[in-house]
This record gives sequence, structure tokens and C-alpha cells, in this order.
Amino acid sequence: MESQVGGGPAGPALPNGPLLGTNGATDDSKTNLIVNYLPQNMTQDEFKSLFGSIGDIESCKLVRDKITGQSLGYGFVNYSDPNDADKAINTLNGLKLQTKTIKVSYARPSSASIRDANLYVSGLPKTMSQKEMEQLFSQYGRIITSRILLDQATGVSRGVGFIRFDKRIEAEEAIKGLNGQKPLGAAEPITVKFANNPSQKTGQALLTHLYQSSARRYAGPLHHQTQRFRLDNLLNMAYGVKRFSPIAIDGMSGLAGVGLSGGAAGAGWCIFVYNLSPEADESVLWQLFGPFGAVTNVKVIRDFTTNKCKGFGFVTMTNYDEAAMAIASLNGYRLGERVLQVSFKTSKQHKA
DNA sequence: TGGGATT
Repeated sequence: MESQVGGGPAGPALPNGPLLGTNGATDDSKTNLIVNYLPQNMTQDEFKSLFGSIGDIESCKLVRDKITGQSLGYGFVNYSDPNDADKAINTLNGLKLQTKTIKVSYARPSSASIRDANLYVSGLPKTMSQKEMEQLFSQYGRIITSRILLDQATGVSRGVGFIRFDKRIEAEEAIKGLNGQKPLGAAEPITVKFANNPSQKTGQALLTHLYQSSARRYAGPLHHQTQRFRLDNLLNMAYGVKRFSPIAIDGMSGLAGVGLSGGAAGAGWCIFVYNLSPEADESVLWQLFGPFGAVTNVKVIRDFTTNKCKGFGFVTMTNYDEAAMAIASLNGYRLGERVLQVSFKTSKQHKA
């Protein structure tokens, strides 16, 4: 019935779920499957026809965001015949669709207690394996799925992972017990919190778009465009030099190593914003940069304990020209009592 | 005056 069953991608369910008793109710545990890691653009019809090719479907549902209608990347299929459910697992689990490898497994019985049991973990030692992470968390309950995110190029851990517990209450206990704690032998404490919904990223991009289209119609830092954009100025800023160098630079070839974030997660131009007030939040960055074009991400860096802004933040913009215009316009911009310093992020070598 | 990372 409801689109939020399970609350998000869930993992392998009990191979033999609890029987529902002797009152004649059907035992769904043998016919009801959960499908994870579906391509974002798969439609309900495509979902149904893929799983319908195995056998008679009693019901199926591609789960979508209640507000945006975006696929959340998982769904449920209930077969009429338990043998077909088994066959679907055997033939479709691990199937590669576009960039995804789908996962097909028995669904756990729907219940409020298993909702919102998914945790996001950051600050993990890069050397910690998935198994070690599971060991750390398993003291708080039964783990349904776990994952450590890897750098696409090197295959090295990004120090970020996910843990889905069987029960919400287990996840809560794990946060209480592990958030801000150092795993044994680790130099830094880990952060443990509830994970965002997988659709939130696209939802955010959607909101960005809506915001931009309205913000462009009203007042905003666009007025500073009178400070016309000039490539030489930008290069000077990017390299931290004062004088214009008459070296001819065609296009962006002179900007190697500056700003452009190549990571698989959200490519774009990363902008460093300095001299924000301790009270600054993400909305101020959206407001400052949004009017210049496509902003995919903003981040205010806060102190771990006080939660106050540490005086700087980052903004990612999709298009070079818009990022350049934002920098040219906002560098030196007076925000309250403070004068902002805005530049492309450069790769700072942290000292050995 | 330089972080975090959302399958």
C-alpha cells in the first residue's frame, strides 16, 4: 500500500521469514521480493515487465519519492508462486542494468520498526575493511547491509560507509555508542548519523533549479556584474598573484589543477569561500551563488563540537563561465561586517 | 585562510 515500506534500499531478508500463523493468512515471505540498486531512470512499467517475464506477478511497486515522483532505486515484487520468486532471485539477482548491478532478495516483512534504520558513517580509517566496519557495528544489532565507498580511480576507501540495521532502535543505539568515537587504533573519531534518502541528491538538484529560475527574476548579486569578468583577473586570483601576466592563455588550459573537481561524485568547479560568519549556514551560500548559475552543492564547514561555521565553505558550480562570474562578482563582496574572499579551490598540499 | 564525501 504505502510507498515508504522499508524506508529505503534494504538488504537480504530472512531466507525464511516468520510464518504468519495458522489463521489462513498467506505467507508472503516466500513470494515477496525486494529489488535494490535499480537504475534511476527505470519506470514502473519497465520494472513490471522485467519481473513479469519470470512468472505471474500478484503485485509490484517501484518505490518513488512522495513529492518529486523520482525513483528511489528500489522496489517490491510479489509473485503468485513462491517458485517464481525463487527463480527471480536466481536469474535476476546480479543482473547489470546500465551502471547498476541489481540486487534481488526476499523482502523482510513490512513493519515500522525496520524503517529508518540506515546509517551513514564517515571518518573511517582508510584501512578499515567492510568486515571490520561490520564488526564494529554488530555489537548494536543485526546488520542487514553494509558498504564502504571506494574511490573510483584508486579503489581505496573514501572513509565513508553505510550500515543498515534490522531495527531502527539498533541504529539509534549505534549512533549513541559510536558517533564521535575513535575505533580502536584510529587517529580520528568517526561520525555516525542517519543516512539521507538516496533521492535527496536529485531532489536537491531539482530545488536548485527551481530556486535559480526564480532568483534570476529578482535582485541579487547579479548587480555586481558591473565588475566585469576578465580571464586575466581570474587567473591572478586562482594563482594568488597580484599582477597580470601577459602570457597568452587560450581557453582554460591555464587553469589546470584549479577548481575542477574530477571525482565521480558531482563533477564541477569547486569554489572556496572564506570569511563567513560563525552563524553562516548553507542557505547564505545558495543565495549568494545561485543567481550566477547551476550550483550543485554548497557546504558550510562547522566545528565538530560547537556546530558554528569555521569561517569558510565550499560551493560547486557546473559551468566554468558561471563559476568565474560568481567569483569575479563575489570576491571582495561585503556580507554584513565581513568582506568575502572567493576563489577557485586549489589543491592544497597538506604538509608532511 | 582550506572540508567532506550519501550506496
